[in-house]
Amino acid sequence: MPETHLIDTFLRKLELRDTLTVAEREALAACAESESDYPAGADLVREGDRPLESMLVTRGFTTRYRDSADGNRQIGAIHVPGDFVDLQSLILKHMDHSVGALSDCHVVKFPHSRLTALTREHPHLTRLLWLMTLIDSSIHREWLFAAGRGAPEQLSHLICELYVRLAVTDLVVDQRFNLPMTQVELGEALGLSAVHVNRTLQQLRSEDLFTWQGQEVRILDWDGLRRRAQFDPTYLHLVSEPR
Amino acid sequence: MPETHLIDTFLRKLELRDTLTVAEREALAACAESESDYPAGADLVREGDRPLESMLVTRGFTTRYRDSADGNRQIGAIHVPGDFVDLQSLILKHMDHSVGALSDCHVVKFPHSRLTALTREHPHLTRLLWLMTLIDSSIHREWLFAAGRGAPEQLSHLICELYVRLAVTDLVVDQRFNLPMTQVELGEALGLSAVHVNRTLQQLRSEDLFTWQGQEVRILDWDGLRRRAQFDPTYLHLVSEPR
DNA sequence: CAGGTGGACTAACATTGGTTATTTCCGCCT
DNA sequence: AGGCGGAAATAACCAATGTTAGTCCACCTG
Repeated sequence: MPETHLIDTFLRKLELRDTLTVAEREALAACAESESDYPAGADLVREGDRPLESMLVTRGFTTRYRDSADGNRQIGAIHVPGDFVDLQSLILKHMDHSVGALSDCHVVKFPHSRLTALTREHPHLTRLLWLMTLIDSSIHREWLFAAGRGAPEQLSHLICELYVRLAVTDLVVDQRFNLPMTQVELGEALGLSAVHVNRTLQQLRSEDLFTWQGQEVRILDWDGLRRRAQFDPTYLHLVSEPR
Repeated sequence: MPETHLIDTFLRKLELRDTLTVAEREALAACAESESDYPAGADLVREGDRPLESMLVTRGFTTRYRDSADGNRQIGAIHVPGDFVDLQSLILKHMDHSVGALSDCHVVKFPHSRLTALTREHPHLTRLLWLMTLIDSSIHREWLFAAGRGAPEQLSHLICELYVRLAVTDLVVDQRFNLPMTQVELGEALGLSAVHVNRTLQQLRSEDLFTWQGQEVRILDWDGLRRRAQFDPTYLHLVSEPR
């Protein structure tokens, strides 16, 4: 059984939204069955799969994506360490998209049989797992709303989102974080061509809002960036509520 | 208490995905508390609200939308009769977007207190409610994936989706259905200008895939339309599975 | 019946973003 | 040190979509 500290980041994310009892923490930890590693570029699950377990990424970045008929890849979400990448397959059963590793990843696996049993005994914890899938949904909605705006808004919005989501883990230090994405992948996520991503990055660079060297993003002017992106973190639901 | 037949369409949607026991049907019906009407153009819930009940639309079409800073409205989803429009607020608590009526609507309201009690006593029904919110999520993802493609693909994809979703109600007759949206609203949903929606409609009309007169859409060539839209209904999860 | 309104449609022009091809840069391997 | 390969950057040109500014028509209302 995986060491329990591996799921600490996920538990912290839950506890930002509501309080957990000791019994709930233990019940959840007891659902973890195994671990594995995936190299950058590998698929964790594929469209069409019927997973029998859900995966929590403890290290590395992943994307939800689909390859379209004309050979293009469209990325629909980015997951950071401490996120479940396919918790929804517990309920939906059938994968309507794939999940791929952006960097080398370490994951902990939770068999659906155990999670289903959990939903019978822990209604409150069930609502919190439901919550986490709804936050994913909320992020999708936000991306949709952002898709209407221009490329610079969209790109800076993505930086804002990742900054806030990583800030609740220990992966932002001194306004800097690692983001293992190429400009091509960024384009796939924003629905833009790689060339236009490059153009847009140049433009944003000239506005001194952030830097992006190698894989390191550094926020220079958070308020300016937020304004540029029209970023309002409400949709991340980073608020503790009795649920 | 609202008459139980009002929620029949919703129950049918659940039963397309899994079997319900009589007790579950009754427990759900018992959660309905009140009804009300909204005229076209009214908001059912607004961004920032903290609803104490969730609404099931029994008649009429609604949208999830947000007004952006520059005065534009972006529509993120369309709901048809028999859909819960804000079931997610049971868990998320805080509305990060608004829901507006596209046409005159009749809704049945389910207090969160009763639904929360339901989650304590009916884990299987809880998973089915969870499922319905995940299908919304899946639709969001699909719209994101579609956003990368061109305008004609996107527009025909929307027609396909609504056709399939309405077909499971009794609102499609003889390949025809009513769609109470203007070209402006269509543009808000697709992230296109109204002018471009018009251009795109003309183009699709010339391909004889469907007609759209007044508010009536009529499918002329379903296979052709599906191909044009690269439409694959998998993401609607219209499959019965033990969940 | 006249006037007003909202929605569909059109045209001309401006802008954004896509495509293709080439070059530069930089880390890494031998 | 040399060379290879992936990613970033650049340039020129092209296609898709947005903007503005209308017209036209059906329907409603006074």
